Formats: sequence, structure tokens, C-alpha cells
Amino acid sequence: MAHWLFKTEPSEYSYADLVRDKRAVWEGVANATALIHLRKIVPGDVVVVYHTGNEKSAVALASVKRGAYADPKLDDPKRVVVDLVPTKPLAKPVPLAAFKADTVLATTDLVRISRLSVVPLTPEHFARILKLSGTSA
DNA sequence: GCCAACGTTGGC
DNA sequence: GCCAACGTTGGC
Repeated sequence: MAHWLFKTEPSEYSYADLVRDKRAVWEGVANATALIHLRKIVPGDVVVVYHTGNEKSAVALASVKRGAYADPKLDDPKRVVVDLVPTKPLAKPVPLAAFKADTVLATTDLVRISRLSVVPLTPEHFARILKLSGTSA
């Protein structure tokens, strides 16, 4: 089971939308590096949902329901998507500033590669996010 | 609104 | 295959 962080612009699709929909196809990832990560994702992987824009905070946990498959709306096998279901919100969000200030989380690609929308997390990163958010797994 | 950091495109 | 120009993302 791997851990990932997905960025989303909350005015376009937020964690609240995922809760409302109960399940979502995570589409629209076009960046080559992000797609490399996305292709490795399998059911049961854990996803930290991160809101960009004004919020700039990790806000919730979600779970992968269906692993990487070609986007049925596109005629391009490289453009894969995954299906997510909501798990729960973080007890308190973890802002980007906290990632940068934390010695463990400063090594995430969220900080190092600011434009990457699908970010791999190590188990240590994930545990640290849970701790800083006051959330139990 | 600006800019840094990339990624992509197209001319050569 | 290189690289300049341009577009996009996302933080500030």
C-alpha cells in the first residue's frame, strides 16, 4: 500500500465534492511526471487530498477504489485516471508552510516540485502528516 | 498581478 | 536533436 498526495483546486473540485459524490474519477492529469506516478497507483493506496489556491493545505484522506486505467473520455492510453472514495477529513489541515517548516515534510515533492499534481509520499511523510494534523490512521 | 519553475512546441 | 519562445501552474 503506497501513499500519495493529490493536489486539487477547491473551486474546481474539492474534498467536499468528493464526499458529496461518494466516488470520483480523478481526471485531467496531463503532466508527464504526474502520470508516471499515477500509473503506479493501485486499489487500497492512501491519498492525501491537498487544496491549492487560497487554502494551500492538506485537508483530508481518501482511498483508491480503482487503480490506474486509461481515461475512457480520451483516446490516449498514456492519460490514465484513478477512482477515489473519501475517507475522512484531517482533524486540522496541514498548510504548505508547515510542510516547508518541517524537516521531514520539506523533502516531499510537494515542496521540491511545486507544480507536480501527483506527489509520492513515503510512509514517514504520511505518518508525519497524520501527526501534524492530529489525525489517527 | 507578478514571477519562478517547468513543460511543450515549432523552427532550424 | 537543439533551443528559443511561449504557455501553464501555483505560490507569493
